[in-house]
Amino acid sequence: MKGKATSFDIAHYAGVSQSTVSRALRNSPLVNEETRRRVQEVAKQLNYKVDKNASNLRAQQSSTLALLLFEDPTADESQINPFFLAMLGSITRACASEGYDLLISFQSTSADWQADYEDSHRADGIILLGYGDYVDYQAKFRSLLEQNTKFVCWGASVDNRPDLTVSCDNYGGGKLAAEHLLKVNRKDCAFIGDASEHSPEFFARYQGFKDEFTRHDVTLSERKMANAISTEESGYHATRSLIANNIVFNSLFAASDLIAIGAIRALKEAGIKVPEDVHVVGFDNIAVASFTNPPLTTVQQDTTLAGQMLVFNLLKLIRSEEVENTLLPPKLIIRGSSI
Amino acid sequence: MKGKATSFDIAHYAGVSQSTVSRALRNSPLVNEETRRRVQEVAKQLNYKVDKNASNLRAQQSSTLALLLFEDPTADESQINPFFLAMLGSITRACASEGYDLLISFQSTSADWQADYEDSHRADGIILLGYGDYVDYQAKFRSLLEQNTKFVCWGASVDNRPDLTVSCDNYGGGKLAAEHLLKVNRKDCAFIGDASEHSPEFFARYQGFKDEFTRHDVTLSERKMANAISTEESGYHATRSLIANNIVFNSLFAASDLIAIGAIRALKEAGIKVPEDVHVVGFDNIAVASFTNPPLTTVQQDTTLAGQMLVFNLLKLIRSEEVENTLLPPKLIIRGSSI
DNA sequence: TTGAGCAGTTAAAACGTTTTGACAACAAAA
DNA sequence: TTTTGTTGTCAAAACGTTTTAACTGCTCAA
Repeated sequence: MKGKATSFDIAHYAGVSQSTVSRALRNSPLVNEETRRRVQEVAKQLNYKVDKNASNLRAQQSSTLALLLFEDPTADESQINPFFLAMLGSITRACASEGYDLLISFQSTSADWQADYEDSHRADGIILLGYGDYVDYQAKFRSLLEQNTKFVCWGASVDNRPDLTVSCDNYGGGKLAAEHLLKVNRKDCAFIGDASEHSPEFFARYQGFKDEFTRHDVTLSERKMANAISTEESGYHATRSLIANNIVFNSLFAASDLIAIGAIRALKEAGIKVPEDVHVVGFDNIAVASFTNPPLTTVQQDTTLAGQMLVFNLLKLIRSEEVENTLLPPKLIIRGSSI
Repeated sequence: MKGKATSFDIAHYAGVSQSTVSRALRNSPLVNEETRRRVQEVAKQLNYKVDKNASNLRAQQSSTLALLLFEDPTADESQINPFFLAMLGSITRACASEGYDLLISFQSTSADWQADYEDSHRADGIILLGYGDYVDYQAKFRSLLEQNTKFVCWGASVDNRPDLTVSCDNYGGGKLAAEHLLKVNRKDCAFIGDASEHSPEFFARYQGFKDEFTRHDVTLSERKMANAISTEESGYHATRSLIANNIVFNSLFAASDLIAIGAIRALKEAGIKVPEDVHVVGFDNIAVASFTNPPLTTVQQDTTLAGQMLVFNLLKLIRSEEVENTLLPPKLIIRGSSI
């Protein structure tokens, strides 16, 4: 036998037609039990594997999903946000358990994303992952929808968003953080993040946080806010600028753990003690969070469940079943940075 | 236009034959400049994308590589070793820059890996990644080679290994760690890891470490060694058991950063101060390493370069070019845990 | 005795490319 | 004038499946 065995080879050795081989291998009820057994036996013997390209071409589907990971454009090229990496793991597993392959691709937000995976029949659907500037994306989303591309998006489910999303209850998470700081009586709080419509997830976190403070008749000062994207560096600089402007506070809510870690570094450098002088709360509960000094109090997002929901919802969409946006419950993890 | 445009549609609108379209789109020299322009124009207008399945089927190749990630069987299901995740990033980028797609799949070492990606024409080659028990794998490697599967492996290049490898100079890295501890005069050193042929990478690290000590007439005590796989938990327990047995030492070399982090936790818990009482050195330089308390001294592996070499070497193998095993230089990163 | 229904099988037609071999049209060489 | 070559194009043959439609034998009811 030269080259790889084809279904014709199996057919020949099993003494049946090629179409019967195809059916037998996929356990079609149209084929006799005894024949099926014989065919499968031969196939195994010849180490036959169905050619995915041929099979996909004929069946017009690929049993493959594509994961597009958007990185913050300014983030260090070599470092990927650990939060998304955690999600990657669970997405992979969920795909595998559903019998789908996963193609992955890192996109820089600046470049126009040729999400041509589906166009070129390489994937049946697309998962979009990243803290992105969704204002930028709206147009892209619409064009994807126009082309009838199946995709699901991780992130904030803003009211007028046309796409299917899975997201953490960022608003509720912000409330959890606020509740905690109020309970330990650290009401003079700074916020590091981006509370604009450009990053709706951070915005929602901030809203929830603020609303909970307001509910307790505490007003957050606009002056105690600084912009940052989700990197350690960015959190560091934002916090430094607050300190440099002589802004004082006794607690700090960071829109993500990476920001929080950068903030802690800036605080320490300025001789401000965590948690004695300033309590710090982050968001995400990335693996690093428990190893920082002090360990970081944070709002956990359930990445395992998130990955599963992304995959399951996308598959439903592909099968044209009913799907709805999914909101996952956050959970407060209290550690040394706020006690 | 219902459904997706095919090359026949383009042919029709451009007033040429389908075969000319195929050539024009791939910039074949066989087609006239003017015709090419016209065809590409039409293709763009109809948002035409070559069907990968059809093209792969015909061309008998897939422009896709598969990444198989082996996890330590006992590792927490939801947590993936951050070292491999870092590598994943650079592999993805390297693939993209070479025009290849990347399929990824997590394998548990126990299950027999049906590395049937290549068999089923889904990928042109395979990258194997993981701290694995290579004794177990030898047989698998040979069967892959027999089937003429193209694959490249991250890990120790043991002499009699039949496969193509890219690896860090683990032996040299071990020497670096030893050099450093000797320089700061912490000669009474414990080792946490697995110095058996089952994990040749850890073994090589230990060998380099020991040889450097020996070169300085210092003998390492067999009693001050404890077995661990590459998880925080495992490092924690191994270190606890040393302490429980009243074994004393003033420095500790861990075969990986995760192990080192677990070790630090165990030491602290026992009231042993790092670095005052015990200097700790790890291996990998994962992102967490700079955030531990104290920050971890470690031997860095260049994951960016490693990922690139894995991809480049695999592509060479696929193209039947000359390839050799690649050894990457490690680098010592000195941080608070050893000064 | 016919006809309908069923179970198992097959030949042949897709699927959308790439590539081979043939064939025009025209120019240059004999 | 015939030959030889060159350039561009095209029709048709792969690639290895899945699926449709057709065809056997059968059995069972009318």
